[in-house]
Amino acid sequence: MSRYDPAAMERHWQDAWDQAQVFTARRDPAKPKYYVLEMFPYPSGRIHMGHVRNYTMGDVVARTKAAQGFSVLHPMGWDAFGMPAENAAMERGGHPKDWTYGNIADMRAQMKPLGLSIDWSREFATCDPEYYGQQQAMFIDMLAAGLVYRKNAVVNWDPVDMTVLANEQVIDGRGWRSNAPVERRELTQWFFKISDYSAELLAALDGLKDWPEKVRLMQANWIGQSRGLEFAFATRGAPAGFETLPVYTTRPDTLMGASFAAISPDHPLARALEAGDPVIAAFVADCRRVGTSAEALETAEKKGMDTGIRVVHPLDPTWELPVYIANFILMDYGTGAIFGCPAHDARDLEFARKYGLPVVSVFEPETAESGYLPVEGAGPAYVPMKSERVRYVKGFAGGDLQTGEAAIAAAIAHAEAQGYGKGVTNYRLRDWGVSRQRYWGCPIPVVHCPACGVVPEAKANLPIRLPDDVTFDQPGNPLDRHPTWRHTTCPQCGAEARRETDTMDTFVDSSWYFARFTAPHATTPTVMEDADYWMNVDQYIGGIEHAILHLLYSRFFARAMHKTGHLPAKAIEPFNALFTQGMVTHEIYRGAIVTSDSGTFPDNSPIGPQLRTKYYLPEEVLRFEIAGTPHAILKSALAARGVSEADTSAVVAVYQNAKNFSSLQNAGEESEVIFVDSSAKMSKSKKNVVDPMSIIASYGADTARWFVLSDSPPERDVEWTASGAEATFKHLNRVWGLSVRVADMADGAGVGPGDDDLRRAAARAVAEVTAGINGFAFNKAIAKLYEFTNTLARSDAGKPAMQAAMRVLAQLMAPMTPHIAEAVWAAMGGTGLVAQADWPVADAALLVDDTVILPIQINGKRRAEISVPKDMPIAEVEKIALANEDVARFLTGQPVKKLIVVPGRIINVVI
RNA sequence: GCCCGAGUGGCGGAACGGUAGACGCAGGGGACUCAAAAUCCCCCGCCGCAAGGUGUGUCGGUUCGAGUCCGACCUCGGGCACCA
Repeated sequence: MSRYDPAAMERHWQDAWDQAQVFTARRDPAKPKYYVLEMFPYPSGRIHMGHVRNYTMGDVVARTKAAQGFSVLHPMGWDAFGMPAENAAMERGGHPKDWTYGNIADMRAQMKPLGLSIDWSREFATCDPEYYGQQQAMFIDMLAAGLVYRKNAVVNWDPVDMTVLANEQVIDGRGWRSNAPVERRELTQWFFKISDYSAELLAALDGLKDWPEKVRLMQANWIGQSRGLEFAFATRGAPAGFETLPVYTTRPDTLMGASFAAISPDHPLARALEAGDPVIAAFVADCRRVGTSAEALETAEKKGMDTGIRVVHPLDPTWELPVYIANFILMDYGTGAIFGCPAHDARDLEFARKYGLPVVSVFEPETAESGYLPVEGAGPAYVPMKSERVRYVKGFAGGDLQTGEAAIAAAIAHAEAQGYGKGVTNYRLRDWGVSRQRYWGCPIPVVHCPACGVVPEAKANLPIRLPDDVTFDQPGNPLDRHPTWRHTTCPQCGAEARRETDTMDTFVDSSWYFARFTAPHATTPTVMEDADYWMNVDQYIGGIEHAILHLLYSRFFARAMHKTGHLPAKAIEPFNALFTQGMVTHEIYRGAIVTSDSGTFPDNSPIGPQLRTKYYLPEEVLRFEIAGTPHAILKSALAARGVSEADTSAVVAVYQNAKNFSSLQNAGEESEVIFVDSSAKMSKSKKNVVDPMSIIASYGADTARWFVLSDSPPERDVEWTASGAEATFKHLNRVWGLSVRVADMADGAGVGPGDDDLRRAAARAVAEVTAGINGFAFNKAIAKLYEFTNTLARSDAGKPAMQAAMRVLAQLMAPMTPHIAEAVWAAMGGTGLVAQADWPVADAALLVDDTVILPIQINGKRRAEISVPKDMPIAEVEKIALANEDVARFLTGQPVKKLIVVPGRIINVVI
């Protein structure tokens, strides 16, 4: 083989790895273990460049760790339940199961050519009954442990499709598929008690040192701890049972600024009032009609209704506040009731203005901090505080007016001392609703028995399998209308009973798959021995889009699995290190029609962004560089975009009837200018998708792998460019050509003049590439590989030294480009497979140079440099530095005030 | 609104407080070739013939020395958001 032929080469070495079973994970007590995991894919049917980047990064880690002597687990599976399969069945017919398994087969076939070091014997899909049956078993255990419960919850209900919709599926208050107005409906749903772990999930974030700070922050914000005061108002004129009204506030220091109380439309008191008052009933119904989506809430106007009930201020029995029902109060945070302090809360202010309520500042205006709402803007409603109230604000801390944290803490202390309230820690995190009225998910393994109530399935009956004979020709849950499936018997009393027809949220499936990989075919959810050996995941890699939900649910699940005996204690934080990789982007090409005489569109509107709506595929675009004076049309096109003429990358091509602008000489001639419209995540609608399969077909997997690692730091987005891929391919060709050249060298004299230099370069490359990989700086590791290759290409070392250096190159390249690395390794006389070779270790002695070059600065500006032996005493160095003629020239006889020598680094002369 | 993060050549990006721009792309020049492709060699922040000056979003500070540390600001990106 003399030409670089990736297709043949890659197939050959993949077969060799398979035969040697190199990637089979084995529990080996003699070795330390290393578990590398990339977030498993949804089987959409096609792999994309994002997958390539994600799995290549994991593969680099897995292959490096294996070479470094670890027993590596690097598995792959499929997050296979979910709506797209059902949507496909509804749109195109067929069965979700066939669609899913067909896609899995397709994607597996696309992934294999990438040469990933995956142990495919551990593969599973979450829609395998062997998997979801074990999930059902854990559900039953969690139910027994009190981690699962049922409650009524308000959901988005699509009345046409007859299903619950996620907030993201509600667009402008309508169902995304049916376009029907969404209703807020109260349904009985299953919940995981993740809120039991709010404090722990928050506190444990501190221990996740190898997680990105950003992700930890996002999770902390999501959990949303707050410290505040809970107290109860005494009510006047409320129905029986509502003698007090508990409220929660994070701003107890503003209690003296209260001007109203408000309750949620879903508050028990509101419900009680609604029963006897049609006006209130109508108002509450109106509030509920608004969806629960973020958009709906954002645009909704603040509305309230005075209930006529009054509450007594806890610190002033003569002071009464009105109680409103208000649409902006959430039932499931705090107590579902608040006191309103318009002077120090934007929402309360808006509400107070609308309903003419007083605005009372509890801080003297001249000492108000910028963080508080300006009272001046509050309008005529500003009410000065009574002197006894000022005394309260000042009084709770010995007379000094306090603000911020100190004031809040003092107010809580005051309330506790006086006995009217207590400090409470609240969390934003709510319990995880998992019921879905869908077919393609894991059936919830419970039975509704008329006699016994809700009864968990007997484990012997698991898995509760999804029936195959279902139809998608009508809306609603196919499980619900299946003729027989839901008819069953009660596992407890044996009477006729109804099976639960809801399935679990697909996030449940992905909350424990990492644990299942440690014993993927076991007849229990996990096997303690295996979990104990392989857990935790040492390195988890995936997209930042899973920073909150998936990772938080997994952290909860690991705790629940420990509590129910399915994971060891050490696995409650399942991911030791997390890396969130960036996306793969590509330029977007958009076209504009240009006429040669006017520089305007045919309708005479100036060339501008408003008409550039058509997207072009990369292959439809001819890159056109601006050389010399741009044509007038091009000038105006550029000007219209606000782009400098010097920026040659702004316009890439002329499409259709002109090859370039200079051919556009005839008046009235039309052409189409194509602009680069920034770079964005690859998507079909933007026509900027590059298919990994076509890249592998033209360049091979090694090129695709190298490129996605090379151009940008892994956590940042990388832009796929044709020229970059081409350049990578050329580089790999160069490496292969070098290998052929070295193999062809005459055997004769074994020693060359460059032997020592090459050995040093190899040692340096080992140190630097290893550091790059260990530090997740693959782009830097690759830069060092380029440098080492350049050194090799220019070396005049003898054959044995060249071969040895090339073997080092092969080893260092192997994690990134494993196929060509094997070929070079074999050609250079390496033993066995490079995939099984030990990682090279740099000889420390070769890493230190005997002489060092020291730059000399004068007053911080670099003026000269000297070369000195590395161990030369500082006094010597100083002498040589001052004797240097360039230094003398700049000193011009002035006395040296100070001389700083940083050994091995730099010299600074201060004059 | 609240909370984070980032600003370095034409581009992607390097740089324990110590020679700013490694490495790659794009660009320029040359060799080889009948020619082209491929390959190889050299140049490549900006101003300047040069000496040199200048330069890491802006302004200020600390330091012998600042892209890096501190303060203020500007711009862009991300997350959360009727959470009381």
